[in-house]
Amino acid sequence: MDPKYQPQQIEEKLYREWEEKGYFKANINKKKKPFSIILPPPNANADLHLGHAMYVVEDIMIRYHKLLGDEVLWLPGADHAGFETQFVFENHLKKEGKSRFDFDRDSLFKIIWEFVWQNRGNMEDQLRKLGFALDWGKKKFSMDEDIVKIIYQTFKKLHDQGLVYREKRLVNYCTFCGTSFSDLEVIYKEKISPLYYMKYGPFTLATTRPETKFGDTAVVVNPKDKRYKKWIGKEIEVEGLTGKFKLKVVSDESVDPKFGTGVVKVTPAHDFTDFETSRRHNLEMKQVIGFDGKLNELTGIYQGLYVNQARTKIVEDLKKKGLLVKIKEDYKNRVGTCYKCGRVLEPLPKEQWFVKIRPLADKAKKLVNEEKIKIYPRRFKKILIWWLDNFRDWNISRQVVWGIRIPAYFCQLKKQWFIEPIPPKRCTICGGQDFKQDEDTFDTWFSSAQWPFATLMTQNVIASDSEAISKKEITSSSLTPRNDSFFNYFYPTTVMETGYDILPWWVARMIMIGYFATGKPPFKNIFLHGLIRDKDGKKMSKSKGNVINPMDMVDKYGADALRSALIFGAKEGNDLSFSEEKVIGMRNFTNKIWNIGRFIWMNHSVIPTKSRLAGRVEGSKQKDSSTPLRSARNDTLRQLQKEFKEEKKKYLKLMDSYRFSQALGLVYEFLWHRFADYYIEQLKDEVIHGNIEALKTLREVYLENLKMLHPFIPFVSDAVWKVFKGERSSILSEKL
RNA sequence: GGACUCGUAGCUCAGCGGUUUAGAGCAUCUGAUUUACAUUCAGAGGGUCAGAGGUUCAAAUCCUCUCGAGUCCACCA
Repeated sequence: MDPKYQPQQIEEKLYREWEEKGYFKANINKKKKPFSIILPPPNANADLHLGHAMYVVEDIMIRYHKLLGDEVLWLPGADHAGFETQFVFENHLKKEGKSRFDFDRDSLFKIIWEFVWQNRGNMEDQLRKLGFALDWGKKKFSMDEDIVKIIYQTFKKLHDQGLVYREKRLVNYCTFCGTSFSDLEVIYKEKISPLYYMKYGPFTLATTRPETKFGDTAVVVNPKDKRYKKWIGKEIEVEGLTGKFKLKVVSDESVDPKFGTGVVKVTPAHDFTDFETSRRHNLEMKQVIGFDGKLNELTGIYQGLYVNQARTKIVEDLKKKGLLVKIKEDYKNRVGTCYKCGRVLEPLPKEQWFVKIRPLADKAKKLVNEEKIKIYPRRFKKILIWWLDNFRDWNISRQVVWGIRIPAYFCQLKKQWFIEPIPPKRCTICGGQDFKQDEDTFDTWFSSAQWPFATLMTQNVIASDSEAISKKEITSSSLTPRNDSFFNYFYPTTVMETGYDILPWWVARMIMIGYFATGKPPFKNIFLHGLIRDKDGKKMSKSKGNVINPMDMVDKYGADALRSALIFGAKEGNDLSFSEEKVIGMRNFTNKIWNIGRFIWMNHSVIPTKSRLAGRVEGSKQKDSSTPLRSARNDTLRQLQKEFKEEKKKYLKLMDSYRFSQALGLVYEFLWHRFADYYIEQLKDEVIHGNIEALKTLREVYLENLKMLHPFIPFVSDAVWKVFKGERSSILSEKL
C-alpha cells in the first residue's frame, strides 16, 4: 500500500471492474426486494455540472440498498432536451454565420442529431468517473424509437379520453426563438414601463402598451364604479391614430377602480387578462401583432414596425394629436420574458395542443395527500400540493424542429385533426391521402413526464423463472408484443431523487402522467436535494466566474472526495455551499481511511519476529507486556466494540430515514477521531507487539466501517477492501 | 399579496422527536513526530445560538411577535 491514497491510479480501473463483473446489473429476482431509481436524464449534448454530481445522493441509496441485500436498479438515460438543445445549437450555428432559417426542417433535424451524437459520450463517461452504480446496459434516450412509441400512445390515450385538446388561445410566444411556451417557462422580470394616460373617447385610460390599441375590442370598468356606471352597455366612439372607431363598454369585477383611471382597454389577442375578460363577455379577438414580432396590416402606417419601434412612434403621434394626457415614467411592472434568450415574450393567439390538467392534478393530489407518494423533506409536500392546485392547462406544442414530432394529422378534406401513434398510410377520418402532420414537436417535459414508466417498459429483460416467461404480456394497444415482467417488478420505482427547482416542471407532471398511463404512481418516494452555491453562499454562474467543474475536482482529488464534499455537513433539501477547500478536506478524509487500513494491514501481514520486535521496542517504554496493562487493554477492546455497536445502530437509523449527511458525519467522527485518534493510539504498541486479539478487533471494526462508508466513498473503501480480502473480492458482494 | 428557507465561532454550515461545559470543516495561535497518515497528532483562543415575549423543572431546539437575508409563486391594465 502506498503511504498516500492515490485515486488517479485506482478509480478508473476499479469502475471498469465493477461494470465488467456486472455488479450494477439488475435482474428480476422475486426472492429479493426490488429497489429502483430512474436517473434524472441529463441533456444528451451537455457536459455535467455540479448539479448533476448531486446524483451522488442516488448512488448512496443505490449502494446502501445493495448492501442491505435488495435487488437494485439504477437506470441511466439521456434527454434530447428539445428547445434547450436547439437553442445551444443555434448559437453554434451563429458562430459559423448561419441560422436555423438556412435549413429546411429535415436537414436541420439531421444536423442537430449529428451534433447531439457527437457530444453524447462525454456525459456518460463523466457519470462513470463519479462512480455511479448505473446499469448501463439499460440506458435509454428520449428519442429512442420505442420510447417515442410510448409517448405517442400516451398522447393518443389522453386525446381519446378528452384530456388533450387543440384550441386557439393566448400563448407566451418568443418572437426571436420562434416558439411558444408553457406557463412555467416564463420568467417574470420587474421592468420600468412608462404608464401612458391617453384620451379614449369620453374616457382617459392608462396603458403600458399603447401599440396594442389597434387590437382593442372593448373598454371595461368595474360594475361598482359610480363614475362610469352610466356608460356600461353603451357604445363609445374613439378618435384613434388611424381614424375613428366604435367600442362597447362592459363591466367586470377584475377591474380595480383605484388603478389608473379605473378604465381599461380590452385587447383580447395580446393580453392574458383581456383574453379572459373577452371570453366572459363574448368579445371579438383582433390580432395586430404577428409571430414575427411586427405590427400587421391592421395597423395602417405602423405595419412592419417591431413592437418597441411602434410604441415609440405611436406615443409621438399620440402627443401630436393631443391624445396623450400624461406619462408616469417610473412605473414598474412585471413582464414575461423568454427563459433562454431573455427577450420580452409576446402573448399571441395560437392554435396549440393543451393537456387538460384538472382531472390529472386532482388524482395526483390524492396520491400525495394519502401518502401513496411520500416526499422528503416534508415541507415540500405543501409546495407540491400548491402546484397541483394551481396548474393551468398545459401547452405542449412547440414550434421547434428538435423534438418529438406530434403524431397529429390534419385531414384536408374534413378539416379535422386525428391522432395516430404509428404514421398512417391513409387518413383515419376520410380514408384518403390528403392529410398533413402537425409541424410542431412536444414540449420536452411531455416526454420527461413519462420517463419512469417508458424506460422500464422498453427493457428486454426476461424473468429468470419460467412462470414469467410463459406469461408474455401484450400491451393494451397491441402495437408491440412486450414483456412487461421487468416493468412489473420494478414499477412503481422506489425513489425519485432530483433538485427541488424542478418540482413543478418534472416531478408533479410525472405523477400526473405516470398515474394516468399506468394506473400507479411512478414512484413511492420523492427525495429533493438543494442547489449548490459557492463558498459565500452565492449562486454559481458563468458571469460571476465562480463555477466549479466537477471533473476538475475528480481529477485533482478523486471522486470520493468530491462526493463526500457534496454530502458532508449539508442539510437534506437545503442549498449547500461548496468550495474546493471542502473537497480538499474530504480528500484528507479519504486518505485517512486509506491509512487506517494501511496501519492495520502492515501489522496484519507481517508476522512479528524477534528481530522486528526488538527493533520496535528499542527506545520505547518497554512496559507493554506487564499484566495490569493487558487487562486494561482488554477493557479498551470491549469499549471499542460497544462504541462501534452504537455507531452502527445510529448509522442504520440515519440511512433509513434519508439523513445521509448525518450518517456520513457519524462515521467520519467515529473512524477518524475515535477509532484512529483514540483506539489505535491506545492499542498501537500492543498491536505492534503481536497482540492478535487487539488486531482482530481493530480489523473487524474497520472493515465493517468500510462497508458503511462504501455508499459515500465507493472507490477508496473497495480499494482497501481488496487489500484485505483479495483482488477478486468487493464490498459490492457484501452485506451490511 | 401568498408560500417557503435561513439568521449559531473570523468564514461556510451541522445540531432543533428539549436535559450535563453548544459542534464540524476551513482559518488563527502553541506544541509534537527517525511516523499508518504533515493530506498527521495533542492542545488553545473564539459564540449572551438575530431580538423580545411565552410554554417547561429544563429551550439554539416547541409556540407567538419583531427585525434582517434569500428563494419560489401571483392576470398591477
